[in-house]
Amino acid sequence: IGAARSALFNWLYARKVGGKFLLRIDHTDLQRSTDESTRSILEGLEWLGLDYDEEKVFQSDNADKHRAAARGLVEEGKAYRDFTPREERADANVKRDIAERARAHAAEGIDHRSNPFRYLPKEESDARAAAGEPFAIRLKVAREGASRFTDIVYGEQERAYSEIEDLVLLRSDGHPLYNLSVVLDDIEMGITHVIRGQDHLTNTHKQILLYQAFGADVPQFAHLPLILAPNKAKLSKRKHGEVVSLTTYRDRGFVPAAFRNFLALLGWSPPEGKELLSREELVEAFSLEAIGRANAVFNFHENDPRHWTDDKALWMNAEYIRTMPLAELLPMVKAELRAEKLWREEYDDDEHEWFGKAVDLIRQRFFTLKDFSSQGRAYFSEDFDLDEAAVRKNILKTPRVRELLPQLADRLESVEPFTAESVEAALRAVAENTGEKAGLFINAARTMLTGQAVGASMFDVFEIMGRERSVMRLRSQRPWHDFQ
RNA sequence: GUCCCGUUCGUCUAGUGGCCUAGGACACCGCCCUUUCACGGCGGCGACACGGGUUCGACUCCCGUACGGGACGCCA
Repeated sequence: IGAARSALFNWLYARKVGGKFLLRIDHTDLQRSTDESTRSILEGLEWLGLDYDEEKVFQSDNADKHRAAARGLVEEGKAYRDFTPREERADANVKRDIAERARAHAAEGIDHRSNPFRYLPKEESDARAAAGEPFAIRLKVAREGASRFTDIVYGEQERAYSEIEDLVLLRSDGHPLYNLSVVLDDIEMGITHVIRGQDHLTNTHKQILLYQAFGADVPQFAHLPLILAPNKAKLSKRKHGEVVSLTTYRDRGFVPAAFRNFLALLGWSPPEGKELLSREELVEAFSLEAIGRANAVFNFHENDPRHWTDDKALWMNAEYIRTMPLAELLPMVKAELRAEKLWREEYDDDEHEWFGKAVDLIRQRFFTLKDFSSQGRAYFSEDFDLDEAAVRKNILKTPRVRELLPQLADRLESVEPFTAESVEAALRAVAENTGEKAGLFINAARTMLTGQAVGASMFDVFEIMGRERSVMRLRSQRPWHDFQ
């Protein structure tokens, strides 16, 4: 979702200023590049409604050009060959290893810039390369001075060259590395604005060095505050799992507009203070200047079903589900019912009007699209569960209910027309005749018809369920068979 | 270890020296509505990390401290 938020801000900015939003898949490392990850990026963008301009670019397609550019830098004397044998690093604890190495070097007084190959005479370097000795290519970073740029979000940035190690451009196996490839591709694509996570802030200086080495204009940078996990650590798929993956939200019943709206509010706030914003309103209100600088915590509790993801995201999704135009919601409910094998073609045809009314009734208290197939199951199928607690409380607790419900069913057989109003009148009449409270009938009926203790107004439920299903379910013996 | 960034209610945030007895949203609690649960309405709880300056006046400016985060790779 961090990448999704970055994409969203890029898209918003491009649309706001009438620019172009370009998509490039930055996989230079073939081993880690899989169709799976690329597909999830593409699906995620489409789901969020972020359309990109021009054809998407795969960074790995440009590897040859990147290699040539790095070699050109060696020829120009701006980079050099490093014949130090490659040191393999385990990906898992690499961050810790780097810190340890830095600590050790500091303790021993080793300058991280003291690479002997930086000073190797050109002839000797050429000879060793010609002899087939493997080498990496490193950029020659100036010894004196500092790199500077103005970040649109974080302001003036300065970093002494002495802090920057001669970065590797090309691996000894000839593979071009990220910093080199990004800069070259950005130059080629004519990128004017780079909007990305703050984790790239300090490395930006390295990239600027490369723009300068290639004699290219440096783009504008806008770094975004990071989205943190509840424990304040950087979000990671490995550590935090599915809950931080965009596709999870699609698969767990989020409405794209709702999640997009929620994401937009992470690190940015609209000038008017209005938080519920459509795609168009978001574009209209967006500006890079209104982006904050403090990291945001994305609050989730995976083990708590009611708060499995950020409360505000959940609330916003519920808000969209109950207020969005019904015509836009219907296809989403259809997809959900279809996936759960609850969809019937009649809903698109003879029963289309009924389907719309049913969805409109139950959406009022749903949080995700999943609720339509779970809590709402009884509206679309006879194969629904009776909640045990509901049955015990609303039906079994009062033995007389077993005789009362058939009486209500008998009465409903002849109610004409079968509407919420007339059913209410009939139910209250039955309650009066039997000397019981209407609430007893209402709550028992809700459990019989929907399987649950909570839900929509019972009279509306009767009308939506219709006479036949209502009567049949009121006469069901399931509570006594299943729970006694 | 070095460098960089940040710090306003539990969370997302407004606030660019007086409009702030710090506003909104979510969450939570209460009341109303409702013989269910939500929605809605009303109300409540709840924050300027700390210490120094600067100023007639600091949430806002400066310095320091603390805490948190990020980066430092022949990863992206």
